[in-house]
Amino acid sequence: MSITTRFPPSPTGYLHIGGARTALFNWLFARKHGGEMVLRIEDTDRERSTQQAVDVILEGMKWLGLTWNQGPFYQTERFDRYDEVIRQLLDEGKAYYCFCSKERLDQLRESQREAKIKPRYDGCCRDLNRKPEVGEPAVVRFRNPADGEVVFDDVVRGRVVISNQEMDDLIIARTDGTPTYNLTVVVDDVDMGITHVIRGDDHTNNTPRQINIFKALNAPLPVFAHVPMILGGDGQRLSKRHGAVSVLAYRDMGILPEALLNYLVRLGWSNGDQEIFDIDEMIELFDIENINKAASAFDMDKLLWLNQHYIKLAATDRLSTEVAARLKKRNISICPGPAMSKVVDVMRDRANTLEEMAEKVVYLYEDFADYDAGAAKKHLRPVAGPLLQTVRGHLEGIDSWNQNSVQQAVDATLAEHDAGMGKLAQPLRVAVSGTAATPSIDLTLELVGKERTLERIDRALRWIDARAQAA
RNA sequence: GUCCCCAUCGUCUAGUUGGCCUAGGACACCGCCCUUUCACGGCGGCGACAGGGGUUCGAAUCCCCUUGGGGACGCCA
Repeated sequence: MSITTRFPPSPTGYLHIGGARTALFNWLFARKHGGEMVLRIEDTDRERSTQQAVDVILEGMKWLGLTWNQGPFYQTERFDRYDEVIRQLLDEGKAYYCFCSKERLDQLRESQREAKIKPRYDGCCRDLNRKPEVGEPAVVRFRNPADGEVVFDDVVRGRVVISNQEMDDLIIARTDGTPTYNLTVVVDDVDMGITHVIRGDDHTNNTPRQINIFKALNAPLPVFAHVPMILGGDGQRLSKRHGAVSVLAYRDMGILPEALLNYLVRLGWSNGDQEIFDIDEMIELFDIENINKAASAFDMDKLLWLNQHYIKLAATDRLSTEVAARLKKRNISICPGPAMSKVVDVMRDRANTLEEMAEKVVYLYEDFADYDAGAAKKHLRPVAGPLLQTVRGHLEGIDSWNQNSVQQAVDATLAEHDAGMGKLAQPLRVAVSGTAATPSIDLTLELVGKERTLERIDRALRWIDARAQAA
């Protein structure tokens, strides 16, 4: 049997981290078995669905490389089909019109809650057996079996048994005639030949009622796999206050897609002690059989670690393009300045994200406004003046400016002053970069360039003087 | 509140048919080494079977209870 999975986002917001993981699981599973993944936009809630959200979700999927084989299908384009099914259910007595007002329903819920029982529809119109008059508002409810139980074997949770008495008659068509979620998913999963439904844990409770609809439609059941939720670092449901939840926000902060994917696949799933998975390994090793049952917490630190790992592996060209784009976004011209390829190769194991890399590299292309206060205070002291003066002289005489010649100038200076590397490197570093943390000093100076280096040493010398005056 | 589910280091997890577990790995944290700074890398440390009962020669692994956490209960999906 060929396998078909699906990813059905509802376009009411961005593609969030949890959605991305279910998409990944569906994608991996389909890939592994040579099957297909359907992308379906569940936009039946016209009030909240927007085209903009659709665009953002597709953009996120594309960025992650989670391609789909069919779709995107829009549920709003399938209303005729849903109507057909609703009519059929009505004709067969498997659904009925309900005339209860929202007010009555609200009151009912409230009184049930007060009575400390589970809020559910009381079946008021279940046996009314009548059609709405012209213009009379009515919804359509699915006639859920009154007794018995629904049993299904969830691939991750095992056998799930729910009593029909726990379920009420859910609304499948609103007053305005539009269909609701629990009906549309079932109709679509049937029509689209979905064999495996891999989705968030929060849908477990919907599954039995959907199964009843499958049965009412005489349709075969797909295999269900409910994967646990992703929580915030505090164990609470993941939300904005935990930081970024949108996939594109991770892209913007300079996370590599392969790092996010690798991080996500390890949330709730593992292959022994293996931490690093490239896409092909994921496809080969992933299986829905051994997904955890417990929810897992999102850990930014581990994501950052993985991200650095992939930055270290990334092609120089790719990093160059990425970092250059980020500098451009800051209005920083890289034209007079060191070759980006050289810069990123020096920086690749010194940054956790692309954004951080861009930040740390600004001084190579643009003069910095102020010294880092602590660094300047510690290293730009009067004792450093003579060393800086001397090294400036040696540097000025260099014809061929590179790592080696710079190092020679530094060595010569140290010899003359009979001083250790630390005495010169740190002041020099602060002088040319404004900070106390950069790559090795020879490389740093090479990248900063001769002209800027000399200017900045002069600037530091003046700063030291001014400081001495003030004291 | 009602129903359902879950439970190994701070976090992600290994532990699949109970014994090889004085519970392993990774992130984070701490220390040491490397080192001109920052990183990288190497080495080491801290650190968990939620609690209580059973079953068994033997339980992290099976059962029950308690506790804690999550989810569902919409004319949202």
